[in-house]
Amino acid sequence: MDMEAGKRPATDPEIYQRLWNAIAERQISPGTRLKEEQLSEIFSASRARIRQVLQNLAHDGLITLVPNRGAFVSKPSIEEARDVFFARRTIEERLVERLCVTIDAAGIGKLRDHVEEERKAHAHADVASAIRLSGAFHLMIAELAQSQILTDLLRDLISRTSLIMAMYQQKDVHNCRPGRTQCDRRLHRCLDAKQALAVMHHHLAHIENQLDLETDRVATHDLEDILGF
Amino acid sequence: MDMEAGKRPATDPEIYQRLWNAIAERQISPGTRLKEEQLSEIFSASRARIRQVLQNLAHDGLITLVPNRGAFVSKPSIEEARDVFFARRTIEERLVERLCVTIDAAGIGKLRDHVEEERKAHAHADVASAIRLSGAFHLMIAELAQSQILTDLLRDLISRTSLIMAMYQQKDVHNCRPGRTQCDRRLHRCLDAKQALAVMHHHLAHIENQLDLETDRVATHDLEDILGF
DNA sequence: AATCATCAGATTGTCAACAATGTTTGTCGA
DNA sequence: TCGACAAACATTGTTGACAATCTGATGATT
Repeated sequence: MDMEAGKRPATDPEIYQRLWNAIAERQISPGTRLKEEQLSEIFSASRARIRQVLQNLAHDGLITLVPNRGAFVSKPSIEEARDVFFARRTIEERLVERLCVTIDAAGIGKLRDHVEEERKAHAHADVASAIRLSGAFHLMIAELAQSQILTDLLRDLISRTSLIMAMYQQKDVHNCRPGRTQCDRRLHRCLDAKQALAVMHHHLAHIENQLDLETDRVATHDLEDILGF
Repeated sequence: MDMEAGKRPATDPEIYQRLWNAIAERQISPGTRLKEEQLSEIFSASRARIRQVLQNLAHDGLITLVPNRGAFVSKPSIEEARDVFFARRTIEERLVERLCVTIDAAGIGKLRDHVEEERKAHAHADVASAIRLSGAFHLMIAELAQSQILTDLLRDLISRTSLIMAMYQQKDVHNCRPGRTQCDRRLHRCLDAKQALAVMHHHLAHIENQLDLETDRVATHDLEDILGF
């Protein structure tokens, strides 16, 4: 099969999403270099479009652009990691606070369904799904809290968190592994503002405390395998 | 003078900053269309680079990119406006909270100097400077609070605030006009966390309440005059 | 053997021409 | 006069080629 270059055009948002997922779900290790031409071939897109997508990813902090050198999956430092969690606490606590006041039955239903889905992923040891769903849960809270801006900001922070965990995680496979404890508690007590807030605070602090601030594991895999169609 | 096209190359960050300032300082009205070729001539840069800069500005929410139509200075809706203030309260209250704990003499000195500068601008009725300095003050708080991420986020939010005020402002020329009251109080009581937090909350709420949620004034001026060298 | 200059290869940065799309203007017919 | 259609124009989107830059290797020199 030598005609692999002309598989499908692949739109810009697709490319972005694909890379975003691959990084956030830790299929690409921090530090990995992303060559424009390489991606250009994988997605059958011109370098210019790849370049634009990389620009966006860089703005989200997922990759780092070094002038004349290229794009690398970001390797957040300890300080940056702590900063990400600080920002997440800031944003998510406020969101939970607001959500507790405004949430309705439909919203609670959605959260419940999601927790159920997450539980299933854990049961099947579906790590990739579990990671994605865990982030999605936090994001859902943001969306239900009706702040487009904070939702967007949080989306980036969650993906960065994923990166951070890829670098500094000690043992847990998943930032919400005790899903039925943390997530459920947060959910069930969602009608009492103060408690929900405290739970969210504790939840994020818990994740942060699990981190191992030492190793710099680097393991580059073949991008074609990960991103290819 | 027909050789106006070859004035100077103008680097990417310069272009970005120039446009950012022009929009944030309200020299360009919301809704104004920014044509690539037009900017390309003004800055003596190729369209490709202009395009990249526009991409970044769009990511910051300062301009809106409509596919196949071009870039327009954003016209935030009432809902978006409220959301911006919600996000600012979220971020800035937390920053002030932290700053109160960590600030040192040098930091206080910086803030004091800045307030003084701001006072001068007001005294000279230097509106452009006043707007810029007011934003810079809030930003300085963020920087002193040592959170790179929240600082970056706040920078965008402040510029968007400027846009919002350009659209919905009733009377005041400036979001911190009673500079010697609000800003100073916030500064002087900076050693007591609870109070400073309350002051910041009140300050932002005050700005938000000054808005006029009705008119959609559109006044497009000549970009060449505003941006030209 | 170690250090530094130089050169080839690879990769990113820039550009200008071309294609696709959207907008306006002008024309025709009712 | 008004509306619909069509052509001309203006603007954005895309591409491939070329220039600038960095990396790593080679080899000369001390």
